[in-house]
Amino acid sequence: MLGSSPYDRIGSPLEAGLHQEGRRLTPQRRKVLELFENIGSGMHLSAEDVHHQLLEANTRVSLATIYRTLRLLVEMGFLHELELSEGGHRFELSSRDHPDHHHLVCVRCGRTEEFESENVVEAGRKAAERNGFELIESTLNVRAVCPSCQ
Amino acid sequence: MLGSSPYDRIGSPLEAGLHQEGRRLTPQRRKVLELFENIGSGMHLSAEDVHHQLLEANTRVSLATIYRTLRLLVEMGFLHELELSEGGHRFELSSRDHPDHHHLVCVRCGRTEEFESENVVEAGRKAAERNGFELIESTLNVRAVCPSCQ
DNA sequence: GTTGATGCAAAATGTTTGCACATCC
DNA sequence: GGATGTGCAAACATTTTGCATCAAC
Repeated sequence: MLGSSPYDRIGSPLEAGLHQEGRRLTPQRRKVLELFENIGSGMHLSAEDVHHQLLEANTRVSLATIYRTLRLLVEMGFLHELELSEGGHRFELSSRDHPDHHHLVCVRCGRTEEFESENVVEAGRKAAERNGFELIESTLNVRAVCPSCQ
Repeated sequence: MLGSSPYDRIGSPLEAGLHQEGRRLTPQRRKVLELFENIGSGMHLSAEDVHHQLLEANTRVSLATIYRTLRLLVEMGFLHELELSEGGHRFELSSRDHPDHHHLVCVRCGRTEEFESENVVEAGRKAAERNGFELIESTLNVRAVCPSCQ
């Protein structure tokens, strides 16, 4: 049995989105999304991380399902996929308050800071426009060395 | 035997760089770097791509050596490593004319356009400074849909 | 009850490594 | 001649998939 959630009776955006596409709301999918919601929007988790964190909360979801769910949640727009690390992609909650944010990553220890910049968003918008592309999103990855690793 | 090259007698930056670190100039290393030089600086190749392209030019270099060589050439600054694709990293020639350039990628067909932006570079520099990080490089990835895929 | 989802184990990728042999300097 | 590099095959890590069973609707 998987625990209850605030969405048990109120109908969540997740549930609505799933049903709209003929998909189903399962405890596993709810748990994965809840994990990201509880952990906050600045966290970057790999599939393995999600698996471990759920185990620590006494929720066993198979790794295969986690991969399937992460892909699904990205498609549905609930999560963002990041490609800034060695060894595996990472995922974060997409947040309306933080639409196009960027990452400053330490190449030694992996420490990551987030920031926003209207100039960067604007540069991406212009580049897309100039080439006739339809913009989806832009992310700036700044590779650097953090103070404690210098 | 691997074919001859323009560097056979004149001494290349590659050779100089290698010897400086007690490393050796091998035909394999020369061939990999030459491939990037001949193909031009806007091309993004995966390790597999490099392997295939060399085979087509009748040069057999093992995949293991290609991975080792790509890592080496990145460390030495001859190549740049990109993280914008599904399924494996890609590499491109680093060019002095094109220092910190950015990518506009079509999420459907993978078509990639490059561009530059002083504002973006500046935003990365500021973010690093604000957090006490030592900047290495910054890359903006703009995900979008190209005209023919719209 | 039907269809879609899960779990398991196996397969598929992409990348790294140990070791014997070859080669650069 | 000695240290470094290569090729091969095996090991690894991450992600995907086939299939029987389970559960949401």
